[in-house]
Amino acid sequence: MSTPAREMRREDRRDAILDVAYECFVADGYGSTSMSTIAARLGGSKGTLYNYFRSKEELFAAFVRRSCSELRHDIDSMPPEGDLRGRLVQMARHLLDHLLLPEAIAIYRVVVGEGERFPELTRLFYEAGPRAGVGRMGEALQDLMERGELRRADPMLAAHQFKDLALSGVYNLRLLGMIEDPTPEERTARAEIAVDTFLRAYAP
Amino acid sequence: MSTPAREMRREDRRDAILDVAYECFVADGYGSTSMSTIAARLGGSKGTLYNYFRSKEELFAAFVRRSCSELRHDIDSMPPEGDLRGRLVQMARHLLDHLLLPEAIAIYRVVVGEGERFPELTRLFYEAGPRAGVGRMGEALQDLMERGELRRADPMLAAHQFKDLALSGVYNLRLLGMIEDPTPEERTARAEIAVDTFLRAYAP
DNA sequence: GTCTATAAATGGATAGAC
DNA sequence: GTCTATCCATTTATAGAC
Repeated sequence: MSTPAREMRREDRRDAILDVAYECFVADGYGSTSMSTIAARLGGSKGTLYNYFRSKEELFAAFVRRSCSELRHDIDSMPPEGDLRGRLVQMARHLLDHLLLPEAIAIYRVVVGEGERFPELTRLFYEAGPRAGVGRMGEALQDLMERGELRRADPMLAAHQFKDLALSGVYNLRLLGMIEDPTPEERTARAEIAVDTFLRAYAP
Repeated sequence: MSTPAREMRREDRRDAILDVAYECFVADGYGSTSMSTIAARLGGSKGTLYNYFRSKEELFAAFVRRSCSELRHDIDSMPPEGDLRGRLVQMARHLLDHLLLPEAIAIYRVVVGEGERFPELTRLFYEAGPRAGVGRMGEALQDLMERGELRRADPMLAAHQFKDLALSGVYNLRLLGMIEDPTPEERTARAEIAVDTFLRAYAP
């Protein structure tokens, strides 16, 4: 084995710490979370925390990094089928599902709130999240434009507009905690509404 | 006079404290800002702070409240003139100018970041900011629909889409600190692009 | 590696002189 | 009303027993 049992257990412990850190940072933010609280919830001691992370800042950075890599991993896969409208609705629905995940909302909240103090983490999140997502969407739309299914236009601009139409009236309210998580039916309805508007603007 | 000089000076002092609190909370968030820091930057003592605000939480609440009332005040006035497209462009441009104000971005960041712990302040911000703004936009669009200048549709839905198209590709990047404040020329260009897309979707 | 105990500094909040 | 000084809890981080 390339990873001995010893190191395996160490990785597990590290993950357990990050799990607790996730809960704490998401609930209270960076400044209002203490290492003591994390240690207590972990059922361990602060000494152990500092054995795995050299400082609170480093633990916070590790928490953001892990959340970002999970975002990136989750964004993969999705081959839409059917007619044009049906495929776009699938894409919008996928976008909604992805960006409204409680974990995605939570990390966005933390990164925005703490962005002034941790700009490099904000950039990391941006690359893994919004940038990757819109980039993928842009490629898909460019493909549709080249095949004549959509009017020719700037694919990245269209991708941004597609994303913002899909999230219109939901995402920011969810970010502020002003609405509950939309039901599957509501998501589909919103995806269809967004696509209808988008198609009116981008039909050939 | 209804406000004696004594009370006037007290109000000024209170405002000065809130000015400093604004800088601190915006820069570091709630948890990472200390009353000691605020007192030091104020050039006063903590005792003075506690003479005006009973606790750190109360000071924070006062800071959010003041920011919200400034937002609401600033959102007033705007009678667009000219042809339909020109008027919509003015509205989009006004929206951009308003929501990209450094103070508006800053308070949004803080409210989002601290929303989990101060839900009532989040609601306050929501009522004063997004809700008031989109509401106003909805009324304007409804008016245009009734006069036959726009296709009939749900005015509030259209208002959300109008707002999100206007901010598309700018607001969230600005919120994350990934781009600089757009120049006036860029704002106008973005307003025009948004309106062109909107009009394709909502022309009669 | 993990714990207890503690150092050293700082947090929110208060008391009392002026 | 504002200051200095201070209380006491809590903070990050470390030392040393096991």
